[in-house]
Amino acid sequence: MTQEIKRKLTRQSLIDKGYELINMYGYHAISIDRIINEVGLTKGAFYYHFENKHHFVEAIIQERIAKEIHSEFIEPINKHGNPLFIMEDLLQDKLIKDKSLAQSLGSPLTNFIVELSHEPNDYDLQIQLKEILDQWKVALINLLYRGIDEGYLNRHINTEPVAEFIINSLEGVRTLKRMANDKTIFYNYIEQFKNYMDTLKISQEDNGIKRYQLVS
Amino acid sequence: MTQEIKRKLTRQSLIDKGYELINMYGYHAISIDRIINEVGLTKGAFYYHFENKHHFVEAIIQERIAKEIHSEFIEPINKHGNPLFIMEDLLQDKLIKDKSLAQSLGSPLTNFIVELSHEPNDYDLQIQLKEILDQWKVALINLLYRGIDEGYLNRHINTEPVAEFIINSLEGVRTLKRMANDKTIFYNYIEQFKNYMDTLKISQEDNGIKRYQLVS
DNA sequence: TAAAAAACAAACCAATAGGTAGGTTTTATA
DNA sequence: TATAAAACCTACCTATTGGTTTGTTTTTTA
Repeated sequence: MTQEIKRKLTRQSLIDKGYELINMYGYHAISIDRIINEVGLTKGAFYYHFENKHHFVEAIIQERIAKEIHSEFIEPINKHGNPLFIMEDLLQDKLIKDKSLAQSLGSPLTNFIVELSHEPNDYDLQIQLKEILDQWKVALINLLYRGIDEGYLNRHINTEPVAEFIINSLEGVRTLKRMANDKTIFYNYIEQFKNYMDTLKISQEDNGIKRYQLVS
Repeated sequence: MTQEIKRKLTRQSLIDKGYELINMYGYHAISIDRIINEVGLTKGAFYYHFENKHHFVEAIIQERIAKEIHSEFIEPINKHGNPLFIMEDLLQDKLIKDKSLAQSLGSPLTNFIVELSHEPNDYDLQIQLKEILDQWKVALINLLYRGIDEGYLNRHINTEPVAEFIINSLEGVRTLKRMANDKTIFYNYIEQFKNYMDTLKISQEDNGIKRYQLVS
């Protein structure tokens, strides 16, 4: 096996196992010994690839968390169409259809934020986690603007607060899902999420087709 | 000083400092040595009051987290009136007016859930944290039912999903606030929260006073 | 094919972790 | 006021922590 491939393979196996364990049990709860044992490597290998534990988790954030948010929550909404349906489909996919084990582990993004965002030690990690959040927010804002342009959404909505509210509620429900075994909380969430999203729809006074009028 | 008071005082100082540090840095990141040093006690005192670290954090959950949720988010909504205004006032109090340091530390409840709810080791802690969440949810459901009875809210709303949605979004925004220094995210949240709560208002067809009719 | 660099393994290290044992001081009881 | 119990301190223990050093194997290069 060529050198470059071998290096990338071992490095990736460490990152994958580290991500899995740290997301499940937490950064301070997982030792390097634990990780290398489960992967079948030694300290020598680990510290050849990573300077220290801090740089290790930094790599996990960049190479797994950031990419997961992109592939799971940013790319799927980078398209045209009714934002209400696009978001609803996304939630159905990620919260209902997905049968993966990860469902009961909450949101990796929130998990890492809670454990790794206390200054001044983790200031750089905090910056990177915030950057991921910001990219997600921008993607949502763009989705909303397209929705306005294409006539699906009310043109008077404040896109940034709306985008933030979507992220807040979604990260919240994924985190609190850890307390419940059943998926009822996800179904309930989607139900209310749709109620909220309906407040963004284009109003009847705006679309110029139908008009409502108060009658006695 | 009487024996009983002395005991309770020491015990409380340990719990208070433990709560402060663990909420800030995390359960596994804070050692017992760190806690006893900051309160000026020794191992002997600590292990006289608590069997081990696990029972210690269990006491913190019961005697600080549970009580804080009660006094800050349950008791304030245990009253009559328009749920929309009651909730809005509460959020203003806790998110905007409150100048305490705790603002940048996220939600203690979520912090403890993320760090202490992975089975099978912490199963009992998970139960207790879920119990706190359930009590909060029940209080919200009761608030909503009163709102229906008193004519403020639509009688067709699903109270449990609504209560869950409120908790989800609130815990979410408090957690993600850790990434931002300014309070804009709180202002934006309250703005959108009100939009959502408006969907719960009594509909015009129900109140029997005003009626809207489609006209050409 | 030999040297050099890369990719690991093995053994080790100081510091810290949670926890224990036994003694000392403080308070309550008789 | 003597005794007992409660409240706390000191010193210590073992296991584990993140990290280092040195040696060995593998791959590349000249």
